[in-house]
Amino acid sequence: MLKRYDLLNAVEEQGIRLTAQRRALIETIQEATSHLDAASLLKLARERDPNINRATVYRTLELLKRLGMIDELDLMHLNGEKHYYEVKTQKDHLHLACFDCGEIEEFASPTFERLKREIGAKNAFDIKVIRLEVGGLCKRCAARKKVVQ
Amino acid sequence: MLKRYDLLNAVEEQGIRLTAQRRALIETIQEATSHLDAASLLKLARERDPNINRATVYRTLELLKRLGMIDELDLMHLNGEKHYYEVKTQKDHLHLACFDCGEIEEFASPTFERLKREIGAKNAFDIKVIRLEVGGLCKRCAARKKVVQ
DNA sequence: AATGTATTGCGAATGAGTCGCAACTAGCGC
DNA sequence: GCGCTAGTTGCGACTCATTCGCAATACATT
Repeated sequence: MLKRYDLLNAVEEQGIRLTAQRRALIETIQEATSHLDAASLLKLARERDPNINRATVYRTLELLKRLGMIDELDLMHLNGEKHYYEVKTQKDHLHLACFDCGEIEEFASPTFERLKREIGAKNAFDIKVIRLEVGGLCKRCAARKKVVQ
Repeated sequence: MLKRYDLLNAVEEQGIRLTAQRRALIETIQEATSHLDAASLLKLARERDPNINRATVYRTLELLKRLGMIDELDLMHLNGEKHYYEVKTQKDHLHLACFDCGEIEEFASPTFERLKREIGAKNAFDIKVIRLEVGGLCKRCAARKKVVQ
């Protein structure tokens, strides 16, 4: 897996007030093994500290986004309009979402890095966030479909 | 500008019922010079045919999306959570959204095409939709910020 | 022109995300 | 340890994009 930033430390270093709620939320995101949406994050974080409100979840996500510590994803709206969050990794990567089985694959590549450099160079664009999402059929589902037809 | 597909013909060829509403909506999308969200599309389409309902807009967008004739964009949620739509072009392209002035630049590049081929090859992923969005500062706004600081 | 079926309009419902405001608390200086 | 205060939280109501059920309508085929 790609190396993730250590959120709790990073937040502390920024001199940001660490409340019990923020701690629980940040730990939950950090340790999550899948992409969390706001509602799932709330549910999981409440196992650490039952005293967390929905609004605080959104405010904390907003904070971490602004600090560039997490990325916001749509994952091709496979399950409605909500957003998903993940701790930023040291290399940007793209997400492949399978329309059939719903699996999400991640993928980093030098070509992606090269494309980013190109955007910066050709358009003189100062990239803050980049989001590359792909929807389609994963290997297994594509193979299964071929057999069926 | 990148070459767009001819929606009206394409829809007709698919043997899809062409109602007055669909015609007005499709013509509006086709001739739009900027990225439209559902509400703007409704407003513009009503100038052609006042007899269009919001629900029909969403249903038509859904149809065109399913047929792979339009792409859905977030444009980095620069203006709330709504989606934007554009007629699919013959080459995929990415969108650069400026957080400061809100301008959207489009950008096609052989490196992007190469990345797509790589995804197909390395992951054996059958790409149906691809969406690359970048948020940051455009040339002008980046320059302006430097001066101010 | 009549028919059958896909499409539409309407208005209510959904669901993610936001907001205003009063109550609370982290972390500072004492 | 104690008090202070600015920043944070909980609450509940709100917004706004999008969806839905169902009766009425209209395309396109005969």
